Amino acid sequence: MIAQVIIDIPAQQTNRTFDYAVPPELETLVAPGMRVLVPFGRGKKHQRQGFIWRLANQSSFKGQLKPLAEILDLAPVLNGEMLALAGWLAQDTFSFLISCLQTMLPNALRASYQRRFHLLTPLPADSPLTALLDDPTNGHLPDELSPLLLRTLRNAEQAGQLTIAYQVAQRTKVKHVTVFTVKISPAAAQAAQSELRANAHQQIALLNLIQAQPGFSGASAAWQAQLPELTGATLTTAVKKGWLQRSEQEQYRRPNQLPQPKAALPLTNEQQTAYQAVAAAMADRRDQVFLLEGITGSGKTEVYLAAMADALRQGKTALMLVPEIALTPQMVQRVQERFQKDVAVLHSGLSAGERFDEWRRIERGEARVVVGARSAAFAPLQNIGVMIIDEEHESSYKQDDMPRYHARDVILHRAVTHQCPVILGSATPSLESRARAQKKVYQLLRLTKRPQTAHLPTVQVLDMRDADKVAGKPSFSTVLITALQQRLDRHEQSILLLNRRGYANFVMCRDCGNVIKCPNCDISLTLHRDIQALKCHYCGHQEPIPQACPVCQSRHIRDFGAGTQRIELELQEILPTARILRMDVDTTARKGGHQRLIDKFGRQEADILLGTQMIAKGLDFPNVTLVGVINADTSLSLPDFRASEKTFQLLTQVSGRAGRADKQGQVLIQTYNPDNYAIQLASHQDYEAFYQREMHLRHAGGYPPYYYTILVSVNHRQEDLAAQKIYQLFRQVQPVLSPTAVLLGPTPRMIARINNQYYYQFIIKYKHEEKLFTTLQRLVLEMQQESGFQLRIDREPLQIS
DNA sequence: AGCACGCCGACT
DNA sequence: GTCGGCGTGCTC
Repeated sequence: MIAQVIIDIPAQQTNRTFDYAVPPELETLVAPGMRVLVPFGRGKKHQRQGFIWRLANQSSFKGQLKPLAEILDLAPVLNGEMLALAGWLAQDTFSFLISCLQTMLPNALRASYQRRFHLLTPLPADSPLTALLDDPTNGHLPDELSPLLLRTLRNAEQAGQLTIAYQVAQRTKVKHVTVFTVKISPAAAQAAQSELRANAHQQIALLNLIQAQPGFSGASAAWQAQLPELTGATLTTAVKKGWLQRSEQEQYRRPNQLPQPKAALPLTNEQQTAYQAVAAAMADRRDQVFLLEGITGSGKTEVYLAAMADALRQGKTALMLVPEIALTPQMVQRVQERFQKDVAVLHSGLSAGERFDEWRRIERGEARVVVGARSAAFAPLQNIGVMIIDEEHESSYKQDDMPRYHARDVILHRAVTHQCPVILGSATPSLESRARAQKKVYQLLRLTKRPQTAHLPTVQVLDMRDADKVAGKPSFSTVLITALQQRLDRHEQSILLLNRRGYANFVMCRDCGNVIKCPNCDISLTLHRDIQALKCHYCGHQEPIPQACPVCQSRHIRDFGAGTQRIELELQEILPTARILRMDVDTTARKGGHQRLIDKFGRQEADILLGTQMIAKGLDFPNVTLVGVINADTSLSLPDFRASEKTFQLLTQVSGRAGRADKQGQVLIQTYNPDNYAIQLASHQDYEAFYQREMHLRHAGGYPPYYYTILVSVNHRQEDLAAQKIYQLFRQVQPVLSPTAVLLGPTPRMIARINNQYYYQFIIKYKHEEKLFTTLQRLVLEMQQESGFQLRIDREPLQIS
């Protein structure tokens, strides 16, 4: 028997299996999806980790096969569905199998680790493990497992006698807690007590406790629970006097504190209609995709919860993706309230060990509901009844390095396998998804009413070209400052959004708001200080930086943008009494920093929350009655055909943050483009009108969703070789395309040189191309032979740069 | 990544 | 003449 193994070879582009002989004693143990150690390369000592991809009877390899060294798993870590999914993903994203397999697994299974077992029941006296292990109770396993031991362990695991656990050697630090244990007898305590001064109250109380409970032991908090007046210093004294013993004890990972259970809310008519459509698809085992479109506060979450509850009732499981989960603790809490310990949460804030624990709970079927960020799309759930992607338009669902997958595509693919419905939910769906609903590929479900009595906020667009501005502070209109002052007087809170997207990257006229655009692409040009020029990311057009505005001849034309820090200082000068909380990458870099700031603002320890896009998402503060947008324009001028869509989404989202409770909310949007349709329609929260308008422009410009896009890029240390290669690739792709396809480029990439690597690229825009995919896959394979080059193929790149 | 193979300069 | 420089290529 031979095993085809996928091996992880760093820094090398290799996408094939290597055949290994399976030693006879392992033949009954191996299965596809297991991790193995194999000897690889001439280095006899070092073994590499790999995955068994397939088992076969013979090899086509001509040379002498090496044997598998060791198998690392008693049962496959990836089941048949996951292996097939990895194969599809590698093809679909033009990436390597090994990177797909690895992104599916929690880090703990990639890093170095140690195996231990935990006994679930006392071992029977005749257990063969007694003979095979030095001590069958301590959980310790030898570094190398003999096939006999492996087999015995697996039998014991299947008999429910023990479980095998992997402990991550690195990264997960074992937490310790200081424990104080009584060391002296009650009699000795009494003797010690008589020697103390009468006013040593704490020590006397402590000795009383020791006499009353001689076996007492615990952390200082436990002692203090018994003796509220006790301080840490007294415990230290007690240790010094020999009454207590101080020791470090391992602290187990904090079990998730579950919120109080909450019953389902009654559904509104709209919600009921939406839910029933999904439930019907689930009952019929149809892999139907639903686009649930509903403004903030319209109750999409209740529909999700109802659908997930339905899946559980049928003995199935449910998977829900949310963007960057740290940003939406409210969502996690609502799912946990409903489904309690059935929920596993997967997000980036977990340590490798915690993440692995959650993954194991899912794999074993202990957790039947999964909530997680992008990578949770690979959660090893079985028998999935429904999958949900909340805020489906979010760009964080696309991974930016290999494999460049989009979680939405993974979910849609799994839906076919599991024959289950998918709900894509958003207040501002991506144009791609909304267009598919138009074409009846997805079924559109709309929630148009806010169930609670909450009023929509009043939205006002402020024209910054002729607005009164605070002297010396051109970022603030007096209208906005007056509104902020009002909130300070009324002890209400405000949120200020500083739109940093596209910061300082484009050139705009301060007088008329004109942004320099590419003559060919209708996309704003990007400023490159290094070469003193404006460049188009899309077609490569280049022009010098103008001295005066080409529209109004004003000389106040320059790069645009402002940092949060500077804005904070300016605002503090204007409103000296305001307590301002700044939220940006600097203040949230530390783990949990984001949540700390949110909690602080929620406790009303600040009046104004000033931040970038991250404040727009999923936060709900009842006391916030004003939302101000300092500069709505910046994201509008991104060198990207999605600029309007991004701006619309951001403004709609942030506007929804005002006045969600009983108080009337106000939104003020400062802009140099007050007539722009994205800003106007966002101020009316009119997604459908925006969709119609934007689709029109996309159609005229030949952009997605009317075309699919693929970016092909090549890099090499030598510029001429990279350029040569991109033309060579270009010539190979061109002839297989139909006349409806459009090729842009080749051009050097915007930042043509990174790390002494030169990048060249071209873009393919297409509708239906039979041969394109196989051609590109062939190119990926062929490029493996050519060293020095790196080929990158990105489907539907988020930004074209 | 390792490690070997391979084809050009300063040394016993 | 050889020791060794690290560029290039392979690893079942």
